[in-house]
Amino acid sequence: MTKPRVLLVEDDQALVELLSFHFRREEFELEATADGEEALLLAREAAPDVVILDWMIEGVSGIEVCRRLRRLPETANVPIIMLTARAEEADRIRGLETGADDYVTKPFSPRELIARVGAVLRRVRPALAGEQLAYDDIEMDLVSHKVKRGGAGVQLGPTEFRLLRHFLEHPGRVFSRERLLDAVWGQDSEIELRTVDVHIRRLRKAINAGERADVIRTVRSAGYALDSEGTV
Amino acid sequence: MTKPRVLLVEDDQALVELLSFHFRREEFELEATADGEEALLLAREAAPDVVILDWMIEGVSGIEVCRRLRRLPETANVPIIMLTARAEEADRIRGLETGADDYVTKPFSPRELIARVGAVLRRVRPALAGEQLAYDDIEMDLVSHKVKRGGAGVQLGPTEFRLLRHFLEHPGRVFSRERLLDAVWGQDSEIELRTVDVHIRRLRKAINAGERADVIRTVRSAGYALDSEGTV
DNA sequence: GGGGCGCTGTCATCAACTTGTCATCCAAGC
DNA sequence: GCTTGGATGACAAGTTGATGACAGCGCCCC
Repeated sequence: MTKPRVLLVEDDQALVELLSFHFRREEFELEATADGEEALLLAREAAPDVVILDWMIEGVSGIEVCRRLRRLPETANVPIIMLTARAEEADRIRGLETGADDYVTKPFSPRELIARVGAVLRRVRPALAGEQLAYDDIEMDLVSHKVKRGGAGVQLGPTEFRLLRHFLEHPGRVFSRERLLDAVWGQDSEIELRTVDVHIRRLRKAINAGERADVIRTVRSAGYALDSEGTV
Repeated sequence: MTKPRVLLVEDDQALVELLSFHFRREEFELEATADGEEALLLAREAAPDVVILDWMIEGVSGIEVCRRLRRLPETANVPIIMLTARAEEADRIRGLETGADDYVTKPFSPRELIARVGAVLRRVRPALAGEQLAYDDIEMDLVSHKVKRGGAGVQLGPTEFRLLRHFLEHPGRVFSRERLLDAVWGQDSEIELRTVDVHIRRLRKAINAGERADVIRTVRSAGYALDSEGTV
């Protein structure tokens, strides 16, 4: 399991160091910057799993960074946690409406912030925080590497496992073969697109074994998706 | 766009009524129960989009309900917002670690809670965040590549999908066949103008299936438009 | 070192579905 | 009624996905 990557945008150097220590201890990779513009750059390049954003930073305001992160396609889906000293409700709401996923009010303890990050990751990339993925009657345990369908064990090869895992992390979503190759095989794999078909077939065969409804939907000329309604 | 469904587990009747009023006004469907066991049942059957759970309820404790919701495959992915009177950090962390997605500390305003629910839904059902197009009773989800009319799924071929998408992106507007060819087939397609007619027909057939009103208006000697009054 | 054995990637083939075009029929406007 | 433009049904070609088979690897157990 890859370490979750966190981008911290904060100009209080003491706080950065404190958090840096705690996050590293909890097996996160943490990158930090005090500058809004740099934050935007880093967010695009480093593709963090979550951004922690101080509301009040030098240069561009936190809320502006938030808005711009949401506007860029590459970063539009990164969860954002706002750090704010203001406890007023209006601000909290404004933060959430701007597209922040959560906020934490200063003062806070590192432990609380880490729990928050964990909660956010559990939603967005469940594999990073939890050990358990589920969709419909499919369960995947990342620790024991076991998969069950309707309570019964399912035998999967490594590739099928990763493929299913990726689907479980983004249920319902359609992925093109290219995207699946990137996500499951790695960004620079030199593999035939059509090979994806074959693995989809193997995954289907394994997981739908015994008259079960197909959970993988083929979207013609678009790709595949995990979907309990299957091939309708 | 279907209304988001909220399950409220709360034993303070006055609060239930207050929230009920506000959520309904904001176009949510809200179901409420004061009982933990019943909550688990409802969560499995009604498949709500989000559960709001009071930490302190009669019978099973809120935290126990939370844990059990997470354990059941059918409900493992439902976001949970905890309501708690305790502001102490330890409790907040325990709530988040148990699997709650967020918590709100009493007292809170309905508006804040609704903003929270909105933030959570935006993460979990990206469909609600704007990856979705709608017009009249037609919904199109770009992420899952699904189209619904009046809640029921509609099966479309790739071209019909793109065609409908284009209409949904510019509802009411009339497009000549030339413009539709440019927009849907690509700028340099060498396709007969009349072919557009055929695809319009196919789209109509699929989306108006079963005695539904025609949503595509033919404008003689001009083109076609998406229009709920259809062919008037 | 030498079999099995399971996992992978690729292909050729088959099947299903899409799609562009036509000829024909129909409706609206004049 | 005639003309023009749109709707329809049929169809053949073209795409795209599903499948089964197969050879290459790497690994484990002899």
